Amino acid sequence: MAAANGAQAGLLYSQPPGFTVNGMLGAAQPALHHHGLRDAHEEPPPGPPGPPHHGPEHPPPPHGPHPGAAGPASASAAASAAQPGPPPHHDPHSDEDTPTSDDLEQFAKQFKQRRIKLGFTQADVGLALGTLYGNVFSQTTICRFEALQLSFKNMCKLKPLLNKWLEEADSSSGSPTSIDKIAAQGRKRKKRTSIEVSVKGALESHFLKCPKPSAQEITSLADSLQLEKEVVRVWFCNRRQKEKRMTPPGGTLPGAEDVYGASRDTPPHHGVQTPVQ
DNA sequence: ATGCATGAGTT
DNA sequence: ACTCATGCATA
Repeated sequence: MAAANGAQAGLLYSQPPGFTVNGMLGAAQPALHHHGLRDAHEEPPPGPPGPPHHGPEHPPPPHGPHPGAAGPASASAAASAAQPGPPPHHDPHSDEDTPTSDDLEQFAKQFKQRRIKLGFTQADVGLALGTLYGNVFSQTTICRFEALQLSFKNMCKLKPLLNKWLEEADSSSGSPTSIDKIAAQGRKRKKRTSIEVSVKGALESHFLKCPKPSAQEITSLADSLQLEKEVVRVWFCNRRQKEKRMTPPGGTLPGAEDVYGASRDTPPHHGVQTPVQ
């Protein structure tokens, strides 16, 4: 993987507040993400054009491509976009409505910056949320939030919590956040099976053809690939979830756009690679 | 940072 | 059996 990040890998658990992560100096942070959000569900913050309609299928997160840049320096800038209208009422103070994809993107970016500036690791934050509000989260989740790798709905759910943490974090006058960690559960987890690249390729192909194979197809597929049926089933589930994330995986580099014919199975995916930490 | 896995809640 | 939110274990 990227050799550049030794930041959290390996040294996971509790890094002393004060470590320096990368060479990110307060100078620049130009990263622009562009994303083509996939599809969300639920009650997406109706974009400008789509008032509260809903049919069987929903137009996802209406997010538009997205803004150019946010001043990285501004610490507390509330992203205020025009709320189309669904929220029938609400006071002008604080954001209690469903954010837009752009809002989330902006918030995530800002959150990450502040977090790093304050010298906290993703794991620290996850723990703090637990000791602070009762919901503990893992490094993984915080990481995914920052990278917008969660579903739209999930992002919306976590944002308030992280936002609160942010407020506390910088203004906290030494809160003795006592760490109460619930003992581990004695649950035996299956060892992570590693799928070979060639096999993954095969799965990918099948996924493109049929993202939702029937039980039988899975069985035969598993058989031909010499994998447990369960492993294959789970692989497809995880694969589908990925399609639903806000930031599509894979990075299409600038300039290298699809010049192939217009006929392809996967049209709207583009993603811009995230600059990672 | 991500891949595979678990579990609760739906459909 | 699927989706969704999460996370252990790993690369």
